[in-house]
Amino acid sequence: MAKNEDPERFSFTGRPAVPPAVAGRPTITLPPRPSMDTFFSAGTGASPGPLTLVSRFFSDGNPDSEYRSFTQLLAGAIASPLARPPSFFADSLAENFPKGGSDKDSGFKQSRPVNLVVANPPLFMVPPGMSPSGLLNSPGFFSPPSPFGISHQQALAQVTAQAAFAHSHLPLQAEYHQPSLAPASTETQTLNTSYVSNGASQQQAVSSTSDPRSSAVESSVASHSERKYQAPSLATDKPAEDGYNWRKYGQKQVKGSEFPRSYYKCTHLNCPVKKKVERSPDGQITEIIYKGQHNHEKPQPSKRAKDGGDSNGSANFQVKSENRAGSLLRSNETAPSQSVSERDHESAPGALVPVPGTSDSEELVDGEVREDDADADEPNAKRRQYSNLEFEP
DNA sequence: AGCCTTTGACCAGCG
DNA sequence: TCGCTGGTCAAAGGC
Ligand SMILES: [Zn+2]
Repeated sequence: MAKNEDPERFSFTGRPAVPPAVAGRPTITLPPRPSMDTFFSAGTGASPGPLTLVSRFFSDGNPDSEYRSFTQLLAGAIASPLARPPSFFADSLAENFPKGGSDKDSGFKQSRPVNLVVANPPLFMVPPGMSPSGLLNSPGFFSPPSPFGISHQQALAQVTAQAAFAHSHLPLQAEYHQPSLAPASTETQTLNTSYVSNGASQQQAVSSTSDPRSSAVESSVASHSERKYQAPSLATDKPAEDGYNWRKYGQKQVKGSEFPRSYYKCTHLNCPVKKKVERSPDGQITEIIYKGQHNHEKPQPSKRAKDGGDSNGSANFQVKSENRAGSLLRSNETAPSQSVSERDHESAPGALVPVPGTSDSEELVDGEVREDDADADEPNAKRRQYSNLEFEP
């Protein structure tokens, strides 16, 4: 409700005057690879964002060298929340939950650079012995007992879901950014961790410096599964389907990445979930960011068989979730993960928190997953559904 | 008939 | 204070 009241908007609302002729382009036409320029130039002051880079690499089609490098890098940098005192987090979370300062934007921005910058002072270190799979599998990671676990859970779930729905075999990297803020319901937990590893590497966690509210944790798991990428089965604008219904409400090109970013909203009545999807010109999804959790279950897999054909789709994209406070949880997973067996693969990125494990997810590819949690749980929502879906304070 | 996509503009946050 | 960027709105059009 914050922005509904714009008198101006109303008046000019009608963008009737805009002739399509001028706008000739149906979609944003981005050069196939201007990225270099952008990438380099952006260096000043603002950082383009590591993620972007990654995406770019993917899209370039040369995942091999660059991608790998990047991945490794990512893998190298991870954050583990566990190290931090749980109480601290919880407190911060609870208290800050309602806060309104910089949340989304900052969170996003910050997270990006952080990831990239491996050099950042790692707040947490993860023991070398841990492996990504183990982490994921670890009860702490997903388990209910830990408050934070939920977030992780979500993240994982998301990743899984993504992978599943995407059915892609491409190399994915999953990133989870988990900030300290958690939804009211979940809170209190300890963080558990994050880590990453590419097989053998471990990771360290990076937390935001001293901001209690912005402590972000990120875990990334790199994987090495690079199979073949196939042409994008989804030629349309629609992002991969995760089983939920989405409505696109905007598209923009962000500075860091060259691909246009599309904004989608869950069409469910009160569902606050949104997602941002970046797709390369080819139609491949390079990045997906989920925000919030679904208040409902998946509509209904009427056509569950969809996987039959598109299972080959490529999924080399990154899925991420963002937390309301701007915290991000990122994790990179790879693999086949059978490990995630406990969570239902159905839960997509913003799925309901309490999800009983159903079975394992199909196969995870590595992808970056980010979760943006925005409002999380509001008991009653006043959100309408169409125009005012906003759930901002 | 309804829903979704497209698309330019507005808006808020941040530097 | 201004400018930049990302995010969102809502009319129009398409399916
Ligand atoms: Zn939903």
